[in-house]
Amino acid sequence: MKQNGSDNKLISGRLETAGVIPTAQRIAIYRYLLCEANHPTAEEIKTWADKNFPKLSLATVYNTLNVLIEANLLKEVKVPHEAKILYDSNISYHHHFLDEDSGELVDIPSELVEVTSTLAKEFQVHDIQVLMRGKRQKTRTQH
Amino acid sequence: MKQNGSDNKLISGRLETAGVIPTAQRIAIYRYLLCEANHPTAEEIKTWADKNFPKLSLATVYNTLNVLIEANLLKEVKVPHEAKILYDSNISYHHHFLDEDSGELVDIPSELVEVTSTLAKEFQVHDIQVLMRGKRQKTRTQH
DNA sequence: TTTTAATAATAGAATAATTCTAAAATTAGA
DNA sequence: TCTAATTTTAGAATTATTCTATTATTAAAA
Ligand SMILES: [Mn+2]
Ligand SMILES: [Mn+2]
Ligand SMILES: [Zn+2]
Ligand SMILES: [Zn+2]
Repeated sequence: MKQNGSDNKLISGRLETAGVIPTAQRIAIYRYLLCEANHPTAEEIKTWADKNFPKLSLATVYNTLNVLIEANLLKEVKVPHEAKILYDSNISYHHHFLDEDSGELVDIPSELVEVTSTLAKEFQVHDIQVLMRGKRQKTRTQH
Repeated sequence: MKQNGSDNKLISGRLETAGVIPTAQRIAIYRYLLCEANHPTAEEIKTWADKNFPKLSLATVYNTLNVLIEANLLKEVKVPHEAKILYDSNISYHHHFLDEDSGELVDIPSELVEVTSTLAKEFQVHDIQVLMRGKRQKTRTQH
């Protein structure tokens, strides 16, 4: 999952399809979001870039994130415990589990969660976001 | 719902029960949250205070909000479209509907929403937050 | 190829929300 | 009252993000 080479054409293609000019910086950031990171902050992306893509500026991190959001390739997530915005490269409909111990945000496929609501009909719901909070049981090793 | 007088002993009592010294500023802010406002921002509280409680400082708004949160009399809510934190005086378990037109956040009693999840058993869920987004149908006047 | 125009990247300044600091005011108990 | 603890306050500091103005890169036109 850390190999840079072969992914790049694919990622470049996705950017073009979405109407985004695939610059080196955008490809690098989008690949990091898709292949390496899990709901990172802008700061985490910058830290990664400092190691892997020298000279990439913080302004470009934010510019790129906003371009990707505008192109519907990325979504923002705001979580209770964290002041910073998290960026989510999973744009399919899904929910989240927030691990209270580690702070990690885990994707939950929408198929695993069923939401039934009986609101007054004046409420026309277009989207439902479920955030589950809790702890992850340390998996006991089978012997 | 705008009358100041009679609520105050009750509110003062609630603060004391929660271990919070009921100062005039705290009573005023907490009453505004309970009786007048709907998920206000700190800025909205300050604007209200400027009209109704002269000399109350912005620092006191934030201090008081954080004291109330610490005392479990208030909860923070972060919504997608808004950079500022919203403060929720409804501390019972409930969900939210975000009106995409007005930006208004509406409380949804938990009884109206059923969430069923089939996560792997390693996920121990302690809390579920549901945010529904959509539009509110203008109620057609009956004649 | 050059030339040109459009777009993107960059450093650093600016903004906006919230927190911190240090001093003055208030409160509650001795 | 006196005292100690707590709260309020103004303004400075911090933090995340956006903006600005300049330079660099890209893509299209000549
Ligand atoms: Mn992260
Ligand atoms: Mn509000
Ligand atoms: Zn996600
Ligand atoms: Zn609420």
